[in-house]
Amino acid sequence: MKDKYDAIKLENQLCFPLYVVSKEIVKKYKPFLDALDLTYTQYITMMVMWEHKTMNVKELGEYLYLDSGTLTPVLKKLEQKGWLVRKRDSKDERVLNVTLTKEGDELKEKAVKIPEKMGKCINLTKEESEILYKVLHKILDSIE
Amino acid sequence: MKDKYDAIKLENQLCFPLYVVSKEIVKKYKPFLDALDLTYTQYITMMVMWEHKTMNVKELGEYLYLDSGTLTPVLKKLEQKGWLVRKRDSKDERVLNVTLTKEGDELKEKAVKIPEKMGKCINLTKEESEILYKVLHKILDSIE
DNA sequence: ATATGATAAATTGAATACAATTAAATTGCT
DNA sequence: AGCAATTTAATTGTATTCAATTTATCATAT
Repeated sequence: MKDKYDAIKLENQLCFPLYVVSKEIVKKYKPFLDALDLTYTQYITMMVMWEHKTMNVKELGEYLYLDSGTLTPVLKKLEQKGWLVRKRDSKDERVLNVTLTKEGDELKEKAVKIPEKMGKCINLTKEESEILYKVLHKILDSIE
Repeated sequence: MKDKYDAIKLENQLCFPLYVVSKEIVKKYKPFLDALDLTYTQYITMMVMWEHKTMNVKELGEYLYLDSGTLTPVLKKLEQKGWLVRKRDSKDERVLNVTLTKEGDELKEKAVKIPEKMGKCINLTKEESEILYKVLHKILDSIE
């Protein structure tokens, strides 16, 4: 039963399930992140900070695919919570350096347990996970 | 070089590339959708409407994985543009029926050309697309 | 018939996200 | 040195999204 408009049927889209799955997984994170007083965006920001300790806004944006319009309020919130510090670079005042605090760093002890809990919600085989990972990164490469 | 905190490194996440790819693809749609005066959310809403002609808000929400908090303003916008009509169900006043207008229906003539244009931006093999589609739907099933 | 509970959509408030612009600082060029 | 162009964050405005609540309507059970 093909028709002329198959191409714009929802079930024939590839982007739509991507968009839905992304949203639904972020929702699944919520109870775990609530316990750490983090939103998903704050969580991925903290991931970069846990790994790098110090980053400026531009670098953070490159890692996270977010611009300053999104990051500025997120970073202000995280500073408010005492998990990082925002400070202009003395060598180049345009640059804002973000640095993890001791408290922010300690948060990773709780966070490190989240991925396993999430894994139980998703239920892919190792192969499926690897393929998904690979295809997503291929798309990302082809997009930029 | 494994360490205790590998699990919370950004590059080891599966959700993060999903989230990024979803966002980046929606951005890729923008120029094509701008030409039709549609946002992505309006576009997927219209897809359901093009296929079904009439739907109530709850049904739409089930197809799109969106609730009335998101849909109400989207539907009001689309009604403003004259592409659909919102009307309470006479049998059950709680229900709001949404119906495609002639102008709304005609819009699909332009929309039907979008998927091919988008396909050129993505560049997956047929196999990769099928696998991605399958894995995403598996995740969706396991999530609900 | 009426009270209770359930359902549908709308509303409110908070956070995300992006495009476009602005402000400030730096770099490059002559 | 001085001016134009570039770079970095922040700001503004619009749209999305969800959680939680509210309002209105309907269904059910006594």
